[in-house]
Amino acid sequence: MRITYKGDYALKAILDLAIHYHDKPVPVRIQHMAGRLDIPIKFLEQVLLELKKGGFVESRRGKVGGYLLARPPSKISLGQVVRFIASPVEPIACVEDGYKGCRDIYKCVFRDVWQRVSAATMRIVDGVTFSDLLESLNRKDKEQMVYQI
Amino acid sequence: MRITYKGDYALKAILDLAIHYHDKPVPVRIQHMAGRLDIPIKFLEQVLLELKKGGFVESRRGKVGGYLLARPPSKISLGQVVRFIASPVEPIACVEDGYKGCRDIYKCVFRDVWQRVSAATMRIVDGVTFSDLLESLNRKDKEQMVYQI
DNA sequence: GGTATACTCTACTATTATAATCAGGATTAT
DNA sequence: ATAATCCTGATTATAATAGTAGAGTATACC
Repeated sequence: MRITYKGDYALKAILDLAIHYHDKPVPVRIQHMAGRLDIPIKFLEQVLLELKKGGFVESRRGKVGGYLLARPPSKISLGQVVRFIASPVEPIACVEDGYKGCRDIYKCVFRDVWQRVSAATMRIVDGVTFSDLLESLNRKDKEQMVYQI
Repeated sequence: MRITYKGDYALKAILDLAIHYHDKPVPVRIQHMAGRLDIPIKFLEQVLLELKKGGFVESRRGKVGGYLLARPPSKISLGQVVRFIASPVEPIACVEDGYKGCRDIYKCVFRDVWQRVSAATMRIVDGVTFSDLLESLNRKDKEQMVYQI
């Protein structure tokens, strides 16, 4: 698995929406989010559009438009998002149908290992929701406050 | 973690050397290995040179030259090689010193998760040696033989 | 010694993936 | 209307990856 910048941005965008997710959802403007995360606006637009296609976020157009989380942070796991944005461990061809590497004399003995790695990875990220991340964020904020006093 | 083609070739090259590792090591020629693995010769040359720098293989020049495993397959773990050839999970900047993403308002809450993923991954690959892979290779060969009868 | 046969080294090129940018168009609250 | 927002598609820039080329160096063997 590998997280690109785009994927990193996507995760942070969802976290940002999670932070601004209250019972009465208020749309978050791309511009503001881009400022907070220090991401080029036009790039963040693309990222959010993809997240919308993935069903993670919703949007409102017009004057008071913006983006909203499609469901509560506790209902979005890191795993769901990671499956959507991250690349697999192995080189692409290795998971394709009929890849030479899988019928050659070495028969992809490595593949068993990669699958175990993927499974372990997914078990971890499936166990973390965005409300968990909010918690650990708050905890870190508090720690930092203590340090600053 | 991500395995590129080059990394995939490196792993298969070591496996090939492991297969040809007998008590009296006989050097394996690049040309032959490239044929077996269906890898461009000149590219495999580069791969093997890097593996040599990494201390995984040794080489003999001249008429009866070729490559040899630097130590027995049981003494080479997948983890050792993977650490040498694979990229980390996170986008590079995220592990760099002073990356903005780690001092911004979200303080890299994801990083804890990535570190857990890396740890789990390493635990798996550290537990597999190339003699383990040889075994599973033989097992697969046997299975296939049964199927063919 | 000469020579064939291997590995060694450095540079280059092509392709693809990633990151970012640009120019508009569509929608909606006021 | 209009201003603020998201939406769409094309385009460019940069870097990583994959592959190629060619001259050089060591070694076994005759």
